[in-house]
Amino acid sequence: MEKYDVKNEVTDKYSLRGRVFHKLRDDILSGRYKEHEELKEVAIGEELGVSRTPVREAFRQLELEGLIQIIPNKGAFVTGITVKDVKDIYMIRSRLEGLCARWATEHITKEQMEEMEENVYLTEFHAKKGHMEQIADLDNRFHDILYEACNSKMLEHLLKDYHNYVLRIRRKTLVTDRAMVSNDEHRMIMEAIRDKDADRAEELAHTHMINAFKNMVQSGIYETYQNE
Amino acid sequence: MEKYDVKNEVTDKYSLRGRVFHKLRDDILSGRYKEHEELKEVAIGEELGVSRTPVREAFRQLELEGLIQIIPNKGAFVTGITVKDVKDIYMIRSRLEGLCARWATEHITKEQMEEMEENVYLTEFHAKKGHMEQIADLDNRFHDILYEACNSKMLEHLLKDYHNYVLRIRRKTLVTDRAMVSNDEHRMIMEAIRDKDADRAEELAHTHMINAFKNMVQSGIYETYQNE
DNA sequence: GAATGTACGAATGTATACAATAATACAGGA
DNA sequence: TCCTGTATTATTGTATACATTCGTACATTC
Repeated sequence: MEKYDVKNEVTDKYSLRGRVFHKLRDDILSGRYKEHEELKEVAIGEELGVSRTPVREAFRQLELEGLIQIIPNKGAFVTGITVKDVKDIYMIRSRLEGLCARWATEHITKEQMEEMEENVYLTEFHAKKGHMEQIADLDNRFHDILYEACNSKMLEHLLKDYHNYVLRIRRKTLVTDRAMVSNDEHRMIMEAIRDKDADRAEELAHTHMINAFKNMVQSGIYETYQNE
Repeated sequence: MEKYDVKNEVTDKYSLRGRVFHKLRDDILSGRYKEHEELKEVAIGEELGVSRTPVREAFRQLELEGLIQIIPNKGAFVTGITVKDVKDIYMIRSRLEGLCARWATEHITKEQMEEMEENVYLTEFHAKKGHMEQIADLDNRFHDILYEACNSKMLEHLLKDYHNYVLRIRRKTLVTDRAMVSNDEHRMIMEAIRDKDADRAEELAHTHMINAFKNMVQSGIYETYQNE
């Protein structure tokens, strides 16, 4: 069925709404628009050279992604993520990543398994060299492979949503010495999946997420969001 | 913050988009529109006496809820739920309802606790009388109370989404003698929460969802969806 | 007869004009 | 001074006209 792929591949490339959607999404995730900042239909339309209609529809999709909040007759505002939201998401994700790892153990393909192994080894290389940019990309990719390997469009979509949602703050937190530890955890998950040990894979993926959250709290970056 | 409440209470009452959204949502959930049926903007606009614009925006929201799928330049189609989707959702929900019950144990208010107890006793009454309509409503309400009591807007919203998503088929499946058993499970969950036993509450809520799914499979109603 | 091209129709995509709403500033009175 | 009501303006909500795309049917060609 590929329901989400249809939306992402076709809509986003060829329609104005899709382009506006992607532009705004990137700008929000990259921090160009701050929390609680208002997005005005005409201003954005003019900036991108389109009318209000595709902007409005992009807004609905951004609301869908949880990136903005639309208040009727008032405006669209960049969603504020509270400390509690982040914590909740990590707790939710920890359960779901566990489930995902379990299903991945049962359904992963040879190609996915190989990419996952490659990912772990590559990350180790870059971690030694201190290439933070590549490490972050590889980390994202590791989880994407896991999501795709679970063979559940429902779960994959859900986890990717949450992943995007916390990306705004998460991208800063791996820039610590957790990169190495995190990759060790990835390796253990990978090995559990390779050994077809679903219970272990689930437990490890679950713990991995909890650890990532603990690290985020410790790192302190996260505290800048506490004003809510 | 009440982000979702704002949307539901204000938008839906006063805006055409909200009214269209609700009308279509009810019609899809009630089965007036079959799976894969195409929804045409003009036709629905004429039927409800509004222009295409609010209809289009309602479509985006319905897509958000997972009730329709929009294919660019082609149309909006009522989402087909595959057997696998339903199974995946129940497995996902089973984990999340467990987490929800855990959090509810920690955060439930006195009022919520009382409504939950009342719900269980009322359900027992109606189950003995065979009032299927009321039983279904009370069952929905029981879970809504649980979602609200967990004190997490993120999790509450997610679980309500999934609840709606499977409502189309679930409403038929409680019309078996599981009503009584289901309520017994509700009672045990309620008691665990009342006793502040988070581990037990989580385990029971988890199992409750698995059982509901098993029952659905056994009941056979669910098989009509296997053609995909 | 099958395949391909083309034209037409119907539906969605987009732009824009108009209506309704909400926020703001300001004037008037207690 | 503070409160209140009103007018103004900016912004979103809705309707509609126009542009584009897609599917179908029919014709043409091999």
